Amino acid sequence: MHIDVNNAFLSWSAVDLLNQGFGYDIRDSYAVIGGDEKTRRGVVLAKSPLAKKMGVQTGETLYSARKKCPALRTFPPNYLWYQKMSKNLFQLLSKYTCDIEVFSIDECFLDYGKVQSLYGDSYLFAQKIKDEIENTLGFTVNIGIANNKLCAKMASDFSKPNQIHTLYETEVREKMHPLPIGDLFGVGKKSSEKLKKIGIKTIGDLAHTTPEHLYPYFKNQSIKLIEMANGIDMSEVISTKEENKGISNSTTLEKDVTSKVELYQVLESISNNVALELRRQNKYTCVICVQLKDQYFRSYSHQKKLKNATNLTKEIFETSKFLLDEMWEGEPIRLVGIRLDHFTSTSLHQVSLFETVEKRDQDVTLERTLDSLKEKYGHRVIDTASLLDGKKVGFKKSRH
DNA sequence: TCTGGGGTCCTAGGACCC
DNA sequence: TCTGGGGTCCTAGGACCC
Repeated sequence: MHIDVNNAFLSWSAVDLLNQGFGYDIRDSYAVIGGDEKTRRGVVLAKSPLAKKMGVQTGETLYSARKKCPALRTFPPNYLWYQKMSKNLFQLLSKYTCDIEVFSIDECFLDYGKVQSLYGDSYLFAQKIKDEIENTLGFTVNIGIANNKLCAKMASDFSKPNQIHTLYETEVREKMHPLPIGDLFGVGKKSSEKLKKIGIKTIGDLAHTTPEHLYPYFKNQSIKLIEMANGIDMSEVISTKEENKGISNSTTLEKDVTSKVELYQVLESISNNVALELRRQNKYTCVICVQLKDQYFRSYSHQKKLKNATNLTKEIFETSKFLLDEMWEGEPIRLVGIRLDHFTSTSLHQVSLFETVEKRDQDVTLERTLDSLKEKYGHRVIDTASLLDGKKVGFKKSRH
């Protein structure tokens, strides 16, 4: 089964607002959850069914959404609340089985095969948990039932909200093959354009084509694509949540920046964020990647593999300054980000010729002390003096 | 007041090695 | 009697997802 919250951010904000005595349910109005336009984050994060009916799409600018739907009201996101609702949902489901794979903040897969003998017919079970979620948590979900994850995921998307759909092997031809090619999970804008060009317009068209036909355009992905179109997927429901492969933090600046001093300040603040999260996970990183977006939305990045894994803000900051210097040519910058990759659980530090063991130990102790101060008194309690001028960036999430 | 942020996976080219 | 082949690692970028 694939369980998917309907219009998650909007539904969850609706629950939050109703709890606070807000006058009406925003799910039944022309409403979206949207970022702050003043800080250039003005995009649609979630939309109500009525807003959708007016053509409003997730990811588009609020400016454009209002043009389509003048009655639109926008509400700010409340990520802490969303995390709480997400946790509540997964806890409710965990009562029935531990075979749950959390796929995103508002989606999961549940391996019903292993507990079917306990709870009986899958459709009736889906109805039961769907109602329980609505009655106890106050929002609706869609549930897809199938013999594999791909088909369950496709099924939960069929018609919304508050629906249960099945997509067994015998139903793939009838329920999935007529859909436009872009509806297939994993086929985005670029791939569906390429496929349409070679005459493949529906999922059924893809299901009945040959690997040879696709190969010039999709190379080694060809067979996988055809399998997916035929509803074939052998992947397992993995409940033992794997560790993160990477940590990233990026921020869109309030104004395009051309000053190196300012970019350094932003980098330092972001280094703080990612390093703090890295240490929280007891990890060390081997790869640091700095990502920029210029005024024309051109994105580019440079990365560096470290000789020694690290979790020190100072070292991450130093490397990210090096990477910025390497790629930045003075163009106005809209977004700055850092991504950490390739983690290890030990640092195995090889002290360089110009650094003493004592000096590095001091750095480690210093950062550990800063962490515990922040843990105890909050993130704003202490920072490097160079950040006092600059505005605090990023860091919205708190996983504590 | 125009265009978010956090992820995963894949590819292709160059360096380097045997 | 011009210039292999296979492999790994590193880097940059792209596609796609929520």
